[in-house]
Amino acid sequence: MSTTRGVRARARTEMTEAIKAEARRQLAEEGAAKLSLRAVARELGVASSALYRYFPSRDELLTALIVDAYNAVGASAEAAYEKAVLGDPEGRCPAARWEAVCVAVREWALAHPHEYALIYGSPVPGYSAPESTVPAAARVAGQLVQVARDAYRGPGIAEPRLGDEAGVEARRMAEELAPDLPPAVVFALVTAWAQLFGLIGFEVFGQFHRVVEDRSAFFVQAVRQLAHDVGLVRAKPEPARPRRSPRD
Amino acid sequence: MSTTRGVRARARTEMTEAIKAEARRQLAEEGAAKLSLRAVARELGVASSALYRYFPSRDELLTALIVDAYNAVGASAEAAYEKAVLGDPEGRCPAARWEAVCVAVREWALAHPHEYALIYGSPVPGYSAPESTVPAAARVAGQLVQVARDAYRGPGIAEPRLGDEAGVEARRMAEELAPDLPPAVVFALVTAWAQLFGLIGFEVFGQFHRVVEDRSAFFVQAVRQLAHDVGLVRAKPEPARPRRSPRD
DNA sequence: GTCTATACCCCGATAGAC
DNA sequence: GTCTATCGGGGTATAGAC
Repeated sequence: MSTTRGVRARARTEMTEAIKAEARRQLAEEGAAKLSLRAVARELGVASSALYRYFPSRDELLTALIVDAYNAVGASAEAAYEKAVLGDPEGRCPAARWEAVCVAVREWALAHPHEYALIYGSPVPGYSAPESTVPAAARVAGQLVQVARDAYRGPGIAEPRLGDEAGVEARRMAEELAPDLPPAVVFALVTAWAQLFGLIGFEVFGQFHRVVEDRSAFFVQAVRQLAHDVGLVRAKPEPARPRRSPRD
Repeated sequence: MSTTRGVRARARTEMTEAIKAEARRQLAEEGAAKLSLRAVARELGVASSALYRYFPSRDELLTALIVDAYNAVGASAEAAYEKAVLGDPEGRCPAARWEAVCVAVREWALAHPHEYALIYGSPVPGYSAPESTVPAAARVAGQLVQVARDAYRGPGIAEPRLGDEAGVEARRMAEELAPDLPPAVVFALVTAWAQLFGLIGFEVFGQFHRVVEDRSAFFVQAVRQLAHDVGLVRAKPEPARPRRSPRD
């Protein structure tokens, strides 16, 4: 009897996964706005009405795809972090962990552009993501916070400076998001988080066409600057900033 | 006779504008992927086949909307720049111009979220923007370059530092985009450009929901940091960066 | 330049048989 | 759990009359 239930449960899981896999395939061709249960059913060789046993509506299928995508990119970020933590000694500094997480997110996005568009692109008109997507959506940001937390617990972190109005918002954010970090760091983390997805989004969505050629080098340099802005890079002995003036 | 032609031309322009206006309205409700000539015709009270006298296909209408949107946000950026240049003496420094342009882009985006999604969000599946959209698309970036150019011609600009691999790409970019600026500045401008739209996109697309509350203060602080990264902010006499360590 | 009519497609969702 | 059939919509694009 438990065997029978197990078999049925497995069949149900397999069908559910097959539906999602075909839907993901169609995301690439038609986009989320046109995701269609009928088209999925046609490709799977079943009646469209059969799919309603697995997903009560088109929007529920969309929600499942969104949660899966957030979890996939979040898992990439977490795996990259773990690998960096366990890696060579020189790879363990906060900046190296930061870079590893950012690169993992970018690589996931480039490998899954349509799922990236689903979660970080334009909202799907007429669809509103339920609150149940929030935990999955928070995983990447959580990993960025973790890197900053490591650094703050380590030998020292350079706190970014803030204007006065921003300071109020920074304290509010810190209280809600990471009370164990200085408000200025939390604030800088949130800006860096948004900016990271600006870099990735422009690449995935084609805005760098004929602008940026060596996109990997570009990205790595940019996220190093972000790490610096967050305060993860300790000042090294370095030459003074060069200054240019037309009156040299 | 020229009067007759003028009247006809005006009628044609008015109908073209009416079609685009209704299409923009529908962009908000259904999104670009579902933009439909029939629905536009229905709302305008004409036969759908009549619209083919104005736009040979749905994609041509989409292209017109995209060009209009790029021009609108570009014009906002340019107007904000001009106003900053003509403004109070303290508003004329490079950082103030930079902030003015960024704020104008953000305000346009918040006022026109669906047109923003059309040009900076997920690509429309099955649609490929023709090269004719490029000049309009370049206007915002061009205005950011202009701010940097002003600064470079002025009393001095702090050149960002670059890694070696990034240096090669920076020189290539500078040659193509702004040969009159130092490669490191051009490189930083491109990263700041992408990051600016990361900040705006996250706000417009709802990623800041329950994360950022005072979004204006957040944005202004973030774009000031971007101005600094580009080298537009000259170092002022300021206290050394505070350092934190748990072993204080 | 606008119309009607048409060819040929698409969709979400449900009812009820098996 | 899957099917057929159905309701009630939706779409692009063209032909040919006026």
